[in-house]
Formats: sequence, structure tokens, C-alpha cells
Amino acid sequence: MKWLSVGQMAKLNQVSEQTLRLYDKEGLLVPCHRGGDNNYRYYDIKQGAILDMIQYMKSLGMKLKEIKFHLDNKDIGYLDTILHQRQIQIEEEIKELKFQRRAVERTIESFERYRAAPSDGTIVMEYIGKRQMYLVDTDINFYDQGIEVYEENLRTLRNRLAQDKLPQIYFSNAGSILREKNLLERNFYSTEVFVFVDREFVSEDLITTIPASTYLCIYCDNFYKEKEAAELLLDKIEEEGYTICGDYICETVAELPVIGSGERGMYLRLQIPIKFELGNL
Amino acid sequence: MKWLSVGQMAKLNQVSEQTLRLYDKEGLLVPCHRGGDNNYRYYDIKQGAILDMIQYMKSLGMKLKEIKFHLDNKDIGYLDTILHQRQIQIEEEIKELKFQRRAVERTIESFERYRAAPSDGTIVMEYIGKRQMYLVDTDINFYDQGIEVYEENLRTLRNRLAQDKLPQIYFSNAGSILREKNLLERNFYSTEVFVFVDREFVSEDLITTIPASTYLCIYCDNFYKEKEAAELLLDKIEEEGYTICGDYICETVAELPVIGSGERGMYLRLQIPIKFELGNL
DNA sequence: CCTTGACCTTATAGCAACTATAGCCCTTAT
DNA sequence: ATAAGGGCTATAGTTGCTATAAGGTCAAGG
Repeated sequence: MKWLSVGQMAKLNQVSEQTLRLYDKEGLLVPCHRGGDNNYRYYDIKQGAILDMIQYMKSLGMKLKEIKFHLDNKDIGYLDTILHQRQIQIEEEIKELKFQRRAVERTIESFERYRAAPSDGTIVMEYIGKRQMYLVDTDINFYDQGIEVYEENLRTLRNRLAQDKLPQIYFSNAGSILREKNLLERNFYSTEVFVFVDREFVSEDLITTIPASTYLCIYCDNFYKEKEAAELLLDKIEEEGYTICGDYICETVAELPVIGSGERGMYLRLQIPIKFELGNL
Repeated sequence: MKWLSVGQMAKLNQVSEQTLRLYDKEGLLVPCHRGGDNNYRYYDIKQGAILDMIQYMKSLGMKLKEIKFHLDNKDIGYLDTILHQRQIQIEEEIKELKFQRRAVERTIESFERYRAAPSDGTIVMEYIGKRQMYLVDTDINFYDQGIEVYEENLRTLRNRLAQDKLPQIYFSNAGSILREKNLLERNFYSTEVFVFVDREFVSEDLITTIPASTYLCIYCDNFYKEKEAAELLLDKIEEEGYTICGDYICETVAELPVIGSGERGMYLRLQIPIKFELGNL
């Protein structure tokens, strides 16, 4: 029967010596012998089985103290319970990661769109497919009062998002909606903010769908210029004789991490859905 | 322009006051004003945008110091890099979790099989389907030298498993194989240990496949009784006139967390594949 | 005017599972 | 004699908070 020193035991089991000393101190894995004079730790190779058990339990998300309790009490039924708990936990973690994956993808797309986007003030016609949004009506018109109130509305949106247990990560692409009726009157009155979401990740009843349409869009790099840019857009629509056929959407194409002024650095795409009079075709 | 106190800012943004104070101290989010006399922190609601950014970066797996560096340096390209890194990382994490999910499932099954298993010494005939294993030849015969050498072989297996980047979690169901040639001569000589793995999770070239077969099995609750039990099995096969048609497998049905003696608590299923002579049908 | 309670301040310790470092001992080989 | 290589213990650092203590501030009511 040969004994192993900490170093040997550590190498054999791919853990650090420190870890073994810690496990000793915590009573998780006490070396089977201590050198009488030099006080060295000596392990039996068979103790590797305990180390396996510890690592297995650790991978199940158990804490060292739980593991110790476990090894001390040799309670087999308990492990079974933990395995089932862990199974549920794993499902949740996978779901969460899939959420995140989509959100990161979305952000990358958004950056790409930002890079490829026309410069500030450009007016373009774009066809935009059907979109889903998570919409919140805050009952507070932010066009009246400037960015503070808009921020407050965003907080509300965020909190609702949390309430409905949707990932905060969607929050990186917020926007606002101005209803057709107000738009036609050039009455900038909106109390509704939203984030775009994915149909497959969010339950039906929380979603508002925006139909596909051709939009006349203007790009805008500053929150304060939104109204002005939107007016330009409306002028253009009148000039060309297009017909507005839905709500105005102010979409944050990219939220920039550069917040020099202490305010959001935004790149906006303002969108008005239009259709053409027969004569224009 | 109204200021928010820590408490208000915290409530509005769903973080704790402590967290805000920490971010202040670390220079991540410094309140825009400090009350002259009372030294209270006062935030501008617009600073919520920075908090959003921080939380977003945090969700991307960045550390506070990295985030600070980032906010200080306003480096937009870097964020893009991080997003791509995070994407890869998420993929890996999902893969790892799927691995784990399967492994936990496997362990639960294994417990169930243990509970339903015949008692020690029972001989049963069982049909067992095709199985995949990750096999390692250690060149050291453990039947010669007892459990220490077997343990050493398991260490080798584990290290190879790690080398090939397979999840350690498979390790909970190890076993050994005794080749047909040696089996027929009742020569207990084996240098090969294995873990069962799932085809879909492990690349082809690392896998050894065991064909489906009818097996004569004996159950055994102790490592030291393996040889003896296996002899009984061989006796039975001779007695019944069955023909051995493959390698002997010693499978750990359940590794018990109960390690009173400091040794592995095992429940083994010893398996010998057989076919029937025509006359026996 | 004083108290009460809600709110703010700072500083310090705790968590979890290690890792890293310092300061020391012992053995063996050069 | 000394240097290398192992071992020992004790302590501090890591990360992003949370919790607590001990005290200052503020608005309202008796």
C-alpha cells in the first residue's frame, strides 16, 4: 500500500495542491495519514474515488458545505432529489442562454445596420417586413417634456419587461410609436415605448405585431433632432404625394456605448409607412 | 431638472443602493452632483442610460473593470469584438449544458436501474442493445494487483477524457472490459477501462462500439467479489451449454456516494455475450 | 423645540472556492 | 555548504455584491 503526497495526489487527480489542502481543512477529504514528524499529508490512491464524488457533486451545482454534509451522512435518496433539481435548473439555463444568444445576434445585426446606415438626415424608401414588439403605454407624453420623461418611460418599459420575465437584454433596442391619427395632424404626442422581440421567445399575448409595409425613413443621430427630422419626412411625403398608412415608428438602430454628454448616444431610424396613389405608379 | 437620490435612482433602475454606491466608488457611474453640506449622491435620470450600458456589458460577461475601461475609452469597435466573443462563448456554454443534461439523465437512469436491479449474486439473461464507449488501454493489468491499480487506471481514463475535452461528468459510469480470448481461458487479464458515452456528443474516432447481444449477467455489489462472480457466470454458461460470443464487460451500474470504507461503493453488472447452440433452441 | 422615522453617509465584514504569497522546515544531490 | 524541490501554515486577494454598524440629515407632527 503506497501513499501519495499532496503533490502526487494533486497531479494524479488534476487538482491543485491548495485545493487538496482546502478540502482537508474543510473536512471534505482528509488524507488517510499524516507523517508523524514532518506532518506531511499522505493520501491513499483509493481516496481518488471521493475526489470524483466531490467533483461530480460540484458539477451538479452543490456547494462544498452541502457536499460535506452529504459525504458525512451518506444519504443516497438526497442525491436523487438533487439530480432532479439540477435537471430543471439546466433546462432553465439553456433557455436563458438561447435568449442571450438571440439578443447578442440582434445587437450585432444592429451594429452592422448602423455601420451600413445612411448618414444623418438621409431620406430613403425601405420595405420592412413584419415585426413583433413588446409595447408599453406609459400615459406620459414625452414629446412635451424632453429626454427626462423619455428616460422615465424607458424605466417603466424596463420594469414591465422584468415583470413579464423577459430578458433585460432586449432592452438594448428600444423605440417609440406615434399613432397615425396624431401623425397626420403633426401632433407629436406619444406615450408608448417598445422593444422589438422575437416571436418564438415571447408569449403571444405580450406581443404587438406591426405589419410589413413600405416606409419612408429618415436617419437621425440625435434625440433632440427627432421632431425636426420627422417634420422633414412629413414634408417629403406631402411633396411626393404619398399616402400615410399607419403609425410612425422611431427605432433606435444602435445605442452607442459612447455617452460623452451623459446622455444616450443614439442612431435613430424614423419610419412612416406609406402607400402610393394609383397616379404615382 | 430634478435630481434623484440613491434610493430613488436604485428603485427606478431595479438595482440596490449598495450597488450604486459601489459603482460610484469604482468610477463606473459617478452621480452628477453631490449635496454640498450633506454629501448626498444626486443622480440625473439620464444617467440611467449608463446603467443600462453597464448591465448590458455585464450580461455579456464583462468584469466591472473592463466595463469601466470601456466607458472611459468609448471604444465602439471593441464592443463589437466582445459581442462576437460572447457569441462563441454562449455556443460553448449551451453545448456544455446539453452535455450535462444528458449526463444527469444518465445518472438518474442509473439510479433507477440500481433500485430495480436484482440482488447481489443473481444471474439473469438480458438483451442489451448497441452501446458506445470511450475506451482507454492503460497497459496495466488490474486483476493482478487489486483496487489500487484499478484506481490508477481510472485516473488515466479521466485524464484522457480531459485531454479529449469530453465532460468529466461521464466519468460517473466507468467499467472495464476483458477480451474474449482471455475470458475463454479464465485468464483474468485486463488493461482496458471505459466510460459509456452518447454517440451524438462524442466524435466518431474516439468511440468504440459494442454490438447488441444477449448477455448472461450477474449482479455484484463489491469490487472484490468480481472475479468470483464472473467465475460463477462462466460455470453457468458451461452448464447450460451456451457459447460465448464476445468480450466480457464489467459495468458499474451505480456508483454510490456512500464511501464508508474509503473505497468505491459500487454495484456491478458483469456481462458475457452468449449465443445458443442450435440444439438448445 | 424636540422627537420620530425615513433616508442618507462611511467603513467593515462576509460570501464561495479557490489562487497566490510569504516565511519556514526538511531532505537530497551537487 | 548550498541550492533545488518538496512540504507545512497562515494570510491576503479575487469578484460583485450584500449585510451590518455607527452615525449624520431631513421633513413632519406633538
